[in-house]
Amino acid sequence: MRWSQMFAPTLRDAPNDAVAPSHRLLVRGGFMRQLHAGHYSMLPLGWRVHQKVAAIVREEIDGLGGQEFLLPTMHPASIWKESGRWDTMGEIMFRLEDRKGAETALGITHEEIFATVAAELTSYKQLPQIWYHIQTKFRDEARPKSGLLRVREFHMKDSYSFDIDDAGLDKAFDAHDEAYRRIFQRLGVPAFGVQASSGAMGGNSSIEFMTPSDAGEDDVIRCPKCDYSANIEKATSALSAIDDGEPTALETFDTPGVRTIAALETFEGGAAATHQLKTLVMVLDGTTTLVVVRGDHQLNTQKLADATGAIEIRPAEVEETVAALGAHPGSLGAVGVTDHPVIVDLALEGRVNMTTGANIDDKHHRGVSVERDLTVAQWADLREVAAGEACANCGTELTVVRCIEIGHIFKLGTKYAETFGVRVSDADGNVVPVVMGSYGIGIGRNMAAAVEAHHDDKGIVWPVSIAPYEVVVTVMRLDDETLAAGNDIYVALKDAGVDALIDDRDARAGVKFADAELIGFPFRITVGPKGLANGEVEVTDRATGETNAVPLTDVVGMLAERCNEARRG
RNA sequence: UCGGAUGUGGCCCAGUUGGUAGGGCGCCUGGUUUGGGACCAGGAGAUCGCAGGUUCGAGUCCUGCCAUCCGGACCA
Repeated sequence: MRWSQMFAPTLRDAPNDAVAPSHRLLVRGGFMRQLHAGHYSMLPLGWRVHQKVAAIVREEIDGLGGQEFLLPTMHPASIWKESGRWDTMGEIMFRLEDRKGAETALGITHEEIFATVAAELTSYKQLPQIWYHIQTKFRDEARPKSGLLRVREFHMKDSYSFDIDDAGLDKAFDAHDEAYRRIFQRLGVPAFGVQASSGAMGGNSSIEFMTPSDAGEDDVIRCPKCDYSANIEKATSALSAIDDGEPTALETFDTPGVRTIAALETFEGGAAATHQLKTLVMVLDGTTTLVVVRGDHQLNTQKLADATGAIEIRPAEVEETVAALGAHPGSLGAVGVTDHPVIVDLALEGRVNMTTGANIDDKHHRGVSVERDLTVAQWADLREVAAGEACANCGTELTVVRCIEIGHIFKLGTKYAETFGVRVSDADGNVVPVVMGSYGIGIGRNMAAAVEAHHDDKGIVWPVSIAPYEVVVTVMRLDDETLAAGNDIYVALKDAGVDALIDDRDARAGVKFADAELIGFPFRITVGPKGLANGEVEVTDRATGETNAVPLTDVVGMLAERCNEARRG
């Protein structure tokens, strides 16, 4: 490519509304432009990177024996109703009507669609299968943000495994786990796996892949000593034992003006937060529910969703709370409540002599034995782990790391197979549902994650494996001799299999250098009259900033070798 | 969806007590330059987010709406 003909509109200033480094740099570098919130136009440079990321993903999934498909992105409502996700997906799914008034949806993921195709599997002899496509997904995110990190329209590689039994699924799952780690390695995106909530996907286990970044949206609990790492939506920790003494009788006492856990801690006759019950009134799919955690603990709503299967969860309004319990927030409790479900955090098992609101304004109970005095509908792990708590495996203090979720793999089991009739005959002649897994990785998000991990104050520092071009030949003067020398190198690089670009623009050195650094080509060959007089050019490494004079005769071979080495990531 | 902020040429911004839009970058032409975002001269490019209203007169004041960003909620 000749830069003089390339459409790569670089900007000296980042758009005012771009904040995340990857967002700012991808726009400034002329990789993409925003159309509207959560939708980006890929410009030639951006699309090249995107395609290189996709190619690496494709290679690795093909390496697993994956077969590439392309399924539609517009789906009939009926198929989503069959799986039940027409309702459970809520507002995340774009829904529209066609001219006949038929309900349709834009695909947020493709379990249902692949399952309809898989219904034609008939025999265990056809298994295992790994099917995938790289297709546009649409998600009506409440708040798109940070450039490509959270968008409403994006490309995802989603693969699906079909096995005769759980052992087969485990194998496919582990194979994807390994393939994903290789993918991130090749993309130059630092990654680690964490235990995760399966959310609306269903299924019994899942691993999320994370890369640490301030631009991320997920908090991950990590143990600095052992291997433990989990999404905060799933993480657990060890709590030190608390001596409650002997159970005493339930007693009500006056607490005028006390409205908070903290206030009750300092109130005469009150109790430490660790000896209080925090009662949260939540509405779960329309049912007013009491959720009880320890006074100093926070509720994690995803844990509550996972434990109850509820789809829509919100805190109750004050009026709803008063109507349900007869008191205002600050004096609420679950003692004696039987007309609303009470869900209690596991950390409260066996606790006695606790203090909690009495459902009468300005009154509290003390001497509460959780199991004696509460009608517990469900025990569940609901509390959010905090930094500094002890690792459940080894006791080391846990840390919280902000991360970007760059991939997610799920064991689905037979849920979709049963719904869509994906059944095969097994070796004994029984007809059995196929066991499925699903595995997703966002292409654009990984592109952005690579930028988050590889940039400096001048711009992007692309890994060779996904750079829009591996080498830019910067021609310093447009006189015949210099241009010809640059062009010879450029052509020879291409012949040697290097993805090269020649900067033949009529621009000053500073402009060319600044653009090359902003866009982030891994290598720059500077061709100028001074060097040519000595039969030399300069090679600059974007990552280190190092510049070396290299004889004209060696430069192509040297860069071909360096790119080849680096290309595998 | 809640809270906050912001909407003025492609990008970054200024615009006073209301008086008919300005600078920088970028772009075009000419000249001079040429190894780190040059300089000089000339030029093109704007329904000031949209719709109402107040006013002799609105980028500026009022009302409504829309959009975008940030934080939260949400998020396979």
